[in-house]
Amino acid sequence: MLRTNLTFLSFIERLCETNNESNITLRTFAAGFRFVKQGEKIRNIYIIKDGISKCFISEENGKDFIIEFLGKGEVVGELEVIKKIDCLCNVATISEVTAFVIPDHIFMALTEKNSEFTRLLLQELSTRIIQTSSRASFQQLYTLEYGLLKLLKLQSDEQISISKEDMAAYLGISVRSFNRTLQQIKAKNQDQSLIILLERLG
Amino acid sequence: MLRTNLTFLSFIERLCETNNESNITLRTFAAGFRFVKQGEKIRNIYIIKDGISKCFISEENGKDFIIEFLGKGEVVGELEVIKKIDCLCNVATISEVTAFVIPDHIFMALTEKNSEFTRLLLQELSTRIIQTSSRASFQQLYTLEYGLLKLLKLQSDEQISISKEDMAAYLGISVRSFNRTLQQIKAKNQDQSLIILLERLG
DNA sequence: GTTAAGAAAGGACAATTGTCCCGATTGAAA
DNA sequence: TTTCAATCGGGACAATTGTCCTTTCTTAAC
Repeated sequence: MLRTNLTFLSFIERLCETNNESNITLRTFAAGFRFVKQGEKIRNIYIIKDGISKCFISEENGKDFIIEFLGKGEVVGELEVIKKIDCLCNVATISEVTAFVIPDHIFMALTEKNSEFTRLLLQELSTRIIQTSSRASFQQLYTLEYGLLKLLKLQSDEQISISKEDMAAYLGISVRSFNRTLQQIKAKNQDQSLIILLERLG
Repeated sequence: MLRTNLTFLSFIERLCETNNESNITLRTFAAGFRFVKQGEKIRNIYIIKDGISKCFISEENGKDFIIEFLGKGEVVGELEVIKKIDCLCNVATISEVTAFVIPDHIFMALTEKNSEFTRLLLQELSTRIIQTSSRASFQQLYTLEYGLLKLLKLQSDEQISISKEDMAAYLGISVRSFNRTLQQIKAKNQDQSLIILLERLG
């Protein structure tokens, strides 16, 4: 649920070191800041160095769907640059986030000239397709209770804490359903590792 | 709903012509044949030259989810080769399908040495992420009736006809729900272009 | 034409989920 | 400490969806 790509991150860090006068910069955003806005143009891509963000689509009916939580090494905006389109998603920070900022033309040049970069990018895009497809299938075909249980376990494993609203948006359900299902899980849960997390969620 | 990539197809066709002794071959599969099996190893990638296939995940609870319908120019198996993993999905033909078959090592060599190929592949993978994410969001956040209506319109526009079972699997619902929702749409429909299709579906 | 078997459609009921709203809780200001 | 407002949780009901099973339709054999 929290996607990361440490290989990609260290590649970018090396690139910055060797390439001092490059146009790659670092920026820090406060928690809760929406640094990419759906529907707008984008001129930079971002690679998260630290912190957690959420990438989400706001539908016309007012509901939000969280595509993924993004951690270290995850890229934002590259699809839009590759396809030359406006932003598909919003991206907002959950914690404070520091990110490398790469102008679109530099990014495109990298995809054309740096074969290691391209290789890593193909890996990243492939992983994303795999995860997105698998999740879509899982969320459509299993019960909410099973899906939420899986989500809680992932959170527990990864030692992160996501708000209820965000978990509901990730599962594509209302907060009401989320709370209801949480009670069911609490009533049944035998898993020691989840008790702390369930306690925190009330 | 029927993804195609004519640019990619013509690139491969040109590649075959110029590169006669290459290891790229053509194969034809009868309708209904499952040519990629979830969980198995894969040694070739396929590029559809003609016909329609479906790419679907079979979940452990016995349900299937159709990731996408694949038409001309769509690639199958490249994620598995890039990530060196077993097949995530099944791929089965719906009509008779003719496909280019490219051995994994040839495919990988192309991604490393042919920058035009890599560029097209990045485009293809990006498109897929965009479509998969948008659809996941849409299907989670809108009503079934709205989703099915959209699906029917797409089918009508693209002049293709998909079985009820496949449409239900694409929407991630039971055939019972599909039928029920179809009746609701029929009762309300004002759209001339859908009448023929709705008639065919009974 | 009749019959039987299998497939498809739909009725009935149960389970799930969303919406609306009220009561409880929290936190800040007085 | 009290009070008020804002947020959060959950009850009640409606709508949606799945499961199970019966009915209807199709088709092939006689």
